Amino acid sequence: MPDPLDPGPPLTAAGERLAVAASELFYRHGIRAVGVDLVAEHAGTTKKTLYDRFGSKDALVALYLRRRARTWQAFLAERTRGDGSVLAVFDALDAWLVTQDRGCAFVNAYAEIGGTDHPGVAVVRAEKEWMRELFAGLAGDAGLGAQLHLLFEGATVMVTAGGQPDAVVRAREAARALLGV
Amino acid sequence: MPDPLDPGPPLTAAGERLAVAASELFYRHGIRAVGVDLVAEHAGTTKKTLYDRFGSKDALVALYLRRRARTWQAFLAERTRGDGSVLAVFDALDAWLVTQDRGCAFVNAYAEIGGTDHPGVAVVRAEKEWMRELFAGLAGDAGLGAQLHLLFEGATVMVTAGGQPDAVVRAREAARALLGV
DNA sequence: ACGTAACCATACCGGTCGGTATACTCGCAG
DNA sequence: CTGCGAGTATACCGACCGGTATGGTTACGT
Repeated sequence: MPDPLDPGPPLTAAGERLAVAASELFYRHGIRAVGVDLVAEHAGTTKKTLYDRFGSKDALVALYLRRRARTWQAFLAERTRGDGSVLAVFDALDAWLVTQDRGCAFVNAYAEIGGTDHPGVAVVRAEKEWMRELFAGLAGDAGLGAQLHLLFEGATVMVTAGGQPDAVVRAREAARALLGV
Repeated sequence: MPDPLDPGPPLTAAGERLAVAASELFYRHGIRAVGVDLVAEHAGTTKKTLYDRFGSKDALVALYLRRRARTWQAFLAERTRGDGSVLAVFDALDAWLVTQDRGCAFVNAYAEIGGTDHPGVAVVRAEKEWMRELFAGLAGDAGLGAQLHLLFEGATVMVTAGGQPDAVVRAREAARALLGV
């Protein structure tokens, strides 16, 4: 089966502008709150081009999530370069959330499309699976990795929905305790 | 200031039916996905009555969240009666999520209304604050309580958006480790 | 008997939704 | 020269959005 996180081949010029506009708008305001007209307008193009390139709003939403996953993974790789430790992942999250004030795009998207057959659901699942396996690999233990991942997800939620900026620091402390270091 | 989680005085008969219908529909399908016409229809009443009772959709959404908080707190109190331990809270969450397959209503709502001046935002914040203080009280330590709360929130996310039913069990294991029991 | 709160029924408002249709221009490869 | 993919521009579709207006029917307390 194909990788649900693969962002696919390069886009045309207007297609790329549409994807960028969709990412910004969907993340900031939510999926249902943003209409295709608004996306096309922000991209400086038309609804016709949007449907020529992507076929449907659902497909554009799925692409938004795939590109979002790639962006986060690239940020994480750069921030943890030369420091493949669990704690470095929490430091990366702290830095990430400074500029991403609407929290986890995948959790937010799932709040709107969960329980449906929307093509974005598989992307959300795949991204969470990817993170859990990342922690399992770093911890060298699947069970411990899953526990560390829960701290990671909980911290993301509490920084945004909970309005508690120190949640990542608390998560890092708990991770240290679980790791016994 | 008034308690953001106070569900207010009892409602009239049709008002109560509207609140019940709103809870079910908003939780299952999301806030923007459900129109006021649909809520009124499910309640067996009319849009006119909805606006006579609540004044706006936003106010109805805020009430939905306040009632949801009360329902969860009542469930938790009943499940942990006679066992005021941290681990009992995780057991209660496990039982709760069996019937609540769309995850945390407050996280989901924040995904749609976060970053706005929607009256529901304060309710979301208050509910998360309430849970964090519950854990702080049970653990007898604010810092440790915050850490346990992160496991709680992370588990809720991973059971639903992550599709991992054993996340609560993992969270409970991690909580035991953090508590040193 | 009277006022009033609650409720039902229906119609309407301007605006936006996702999606389609028509018609055109441009650059490029065969 | 021709065909085609890409893009622009505009108009349109039925459906639905949150919210308002009008009018009438119960039931109850004073």
